[in-house]
Amino acid sequence: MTHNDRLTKGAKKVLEILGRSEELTSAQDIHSRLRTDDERAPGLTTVYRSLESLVGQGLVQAVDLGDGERRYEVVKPGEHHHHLICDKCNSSVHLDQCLVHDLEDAIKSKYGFSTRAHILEIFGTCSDCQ
Amino acid sequence: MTHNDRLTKGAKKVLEILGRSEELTSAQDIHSRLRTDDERAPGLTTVYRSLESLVGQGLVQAVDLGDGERRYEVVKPGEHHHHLICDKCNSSVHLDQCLVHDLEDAIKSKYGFSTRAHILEIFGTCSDCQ
DNA sequence: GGTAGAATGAAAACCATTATCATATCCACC
DNA sequence: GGTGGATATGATAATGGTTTTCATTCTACC
Repeated sequence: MTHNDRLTKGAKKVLEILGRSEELTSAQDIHSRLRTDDERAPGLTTVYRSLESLVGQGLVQAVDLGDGERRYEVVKPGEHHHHLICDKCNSSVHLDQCLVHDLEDAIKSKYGFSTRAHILEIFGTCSDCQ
Repeated sequence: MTHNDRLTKGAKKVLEILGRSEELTSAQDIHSRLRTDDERAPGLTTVYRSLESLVGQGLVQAVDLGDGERRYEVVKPGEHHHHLICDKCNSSVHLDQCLVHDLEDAIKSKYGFSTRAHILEIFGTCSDCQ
């Protein structure tokens, strides 16, 4: 019925953890949370493989903050969004709109460049931490 | 007279290599190019340290393409810019204007978030490779 | 049931980057 | 000039997230 049929057991558990997470979550975080709930939960290798599959299916997006540790979060299938990441409290606010999307036409006409993907993350201080 | 007075020998050589580079260049690339010219050139450790210093001084910017290998390029002191990176030929075109800068005020008023830094890189197909 | 292909796990390999620590070099000051 | 303390450098080892490897376990289908 749904795309879930395509998910392995491991991937379903990974998706479930991600679905409950408020914040961006690393593979290792996912793994240790799974193992906290159930010591027979998927191993780290499976977590990585599941994430790769979920990202490939457009159900999860990987976020690279440039600190050597990739984070993940659930997205609406095929969509993506960017973040305002607070240096002080590490919270991340979703931008409700992709700032790059609107510029794609302008980039195409100015540079003849067809965009396929992009990275955009903004760091600073959130309203609570001002 | 100039900021160059603050640069160590190693950093000067690194900066020279970067200055001659058309493309984004990794630390390891810089190192092997240095060693090609002169087998007594700075070691990899010094290259990394020099890059850290140059980035700190605003003379070089680090670019993270999310592939686990940081690249570097010379910038006008204190400035930065973003790229259109072609998936096919790996060329990178500089955007002549920072797309995020213009949005900082809007982000501040909408989210109360003060921006400090950001990552933005755009991937796709360049005009030559269309 | 039996079997091929997929999924999984433990452990090892990878690899860019950092830390360590000993040596070489610089430079201010006498 | 010399000299001593700070700075720079280099070889090597360590780090740590991610990938590979390969053997084992599941699962779907005939």
